[in-house]
Amino acid sequence: MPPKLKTEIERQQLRTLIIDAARELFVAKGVEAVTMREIAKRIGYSATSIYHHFADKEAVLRAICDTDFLALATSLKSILQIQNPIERLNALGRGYAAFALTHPNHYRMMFMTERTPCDPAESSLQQNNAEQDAYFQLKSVVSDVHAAGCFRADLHDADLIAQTIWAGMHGVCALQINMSDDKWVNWSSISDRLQLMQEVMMRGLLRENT
Amino acid sequence: MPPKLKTEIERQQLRTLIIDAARELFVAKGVEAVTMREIAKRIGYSATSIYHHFADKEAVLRAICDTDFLALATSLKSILQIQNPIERLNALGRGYAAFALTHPNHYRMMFMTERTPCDPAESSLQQNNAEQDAYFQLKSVVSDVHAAGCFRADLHDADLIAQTIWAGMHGVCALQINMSDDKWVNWSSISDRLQLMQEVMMRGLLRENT
DNA sequence: AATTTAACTTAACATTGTTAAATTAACGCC
DNA sequence: GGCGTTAATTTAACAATGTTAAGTTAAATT
Repeated sequence: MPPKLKTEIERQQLRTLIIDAARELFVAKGVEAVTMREIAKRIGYSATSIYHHFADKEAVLRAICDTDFLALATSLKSILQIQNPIERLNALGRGYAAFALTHPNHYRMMFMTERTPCDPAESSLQQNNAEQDAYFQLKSVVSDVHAAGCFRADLHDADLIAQTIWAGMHGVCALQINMSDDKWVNWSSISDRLQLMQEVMMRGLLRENT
Repeated sequence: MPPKLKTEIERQQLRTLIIDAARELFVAKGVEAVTMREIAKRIGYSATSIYHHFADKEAVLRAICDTDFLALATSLKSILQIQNPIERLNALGRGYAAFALTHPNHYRMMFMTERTPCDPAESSLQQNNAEQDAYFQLKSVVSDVHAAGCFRADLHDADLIAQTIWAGMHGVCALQINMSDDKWVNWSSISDRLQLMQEVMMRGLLRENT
């Protein structure tokens, strides 16, 4: 029996220990391999002890998602340095797709799997923090492009624009992750599909002369 | 014990009986409710008997997908009557989204869930049949628009164009189905998002003066 | 030192997909 | 019509899994 942890700090350390173990399992062998018993084995506790730190398995998976959301925002952070807002927007799209396609399992868990919705109040991440909130990163760049007067005249809602761009990139990535093995469709190369989606988005959203 | 079925016709009937029972369960209570035992109970057989007609549970789910793919194509069939190719393309997009959002569980299973890819050779559906193959429906309309000379000059690959349009609509629908409960994002209305995606797509793909 | 509190474990339950062995019905053959 | 073969079906069981209940043990408090 491992020593009992009482202070809040120690409890928090055990929480992250559990998350890390679960995440390792997930990265190595996929979601179906992350079982309560296997997590417990890795940290040297019994399976039921996890229930003292997380409500259920779903809560553990949600915690993994949180760290992945942070990883996504972190991977995009440097792009925000780009000066030209339109270039910045394009680079953000490419960076997003790169994350999705290099971590397909994570992306699937984050955006393609039924999951109890993450309430900002309970998340470990700070909403509207440019270092942690990838949606805020996108919306900021969209706002900058809007402020530079580059969007079509009838487009004003930054959320709507951001969500449409997100949907476009998500659509390409999600079909790639879930359907690219499907022989029914004669798939074009993923790079062509990403490229065309970005062109179409920009051409569809920006004014004529930009 | 039910009577034993020997002829090929009877075996096929039992197959569809199993699929129908599984589908009913799925429609009524979601995927997690469709268990081998529950399916069997509904058709009055034992659970293990299903394994004589399907390799495993995954095969049953794939069969449900097949009937759903057919349902999708059938629901879009009448749209193909529209004369103007661009109108036809837009209507197809709206029809696709309507299917996705009125049958979110089905859509999730068809396009958002890890599933052994459906091989055209083993499917009950006919590929390139305008009554059964929704991707062919889309690609046909795209080809018609191309033949009418409406696309941008540099766009020639009907598969690439079709997959991009699909990805755009899929992105909006998939985020709606999976993420619309998420409080992190200040979601615009789904109708606005669909509308803007279609406008962006058309504006991004079509020549200037169309 | 005694008591309380909570962390942790063991045992067990219920559900599920799946397989092995046993059973039973249908068919062909004499 | 009886009999053996074949295959459809069932019963029994296994193994894995999430989860709960009850018991145990260590730490904190008084």
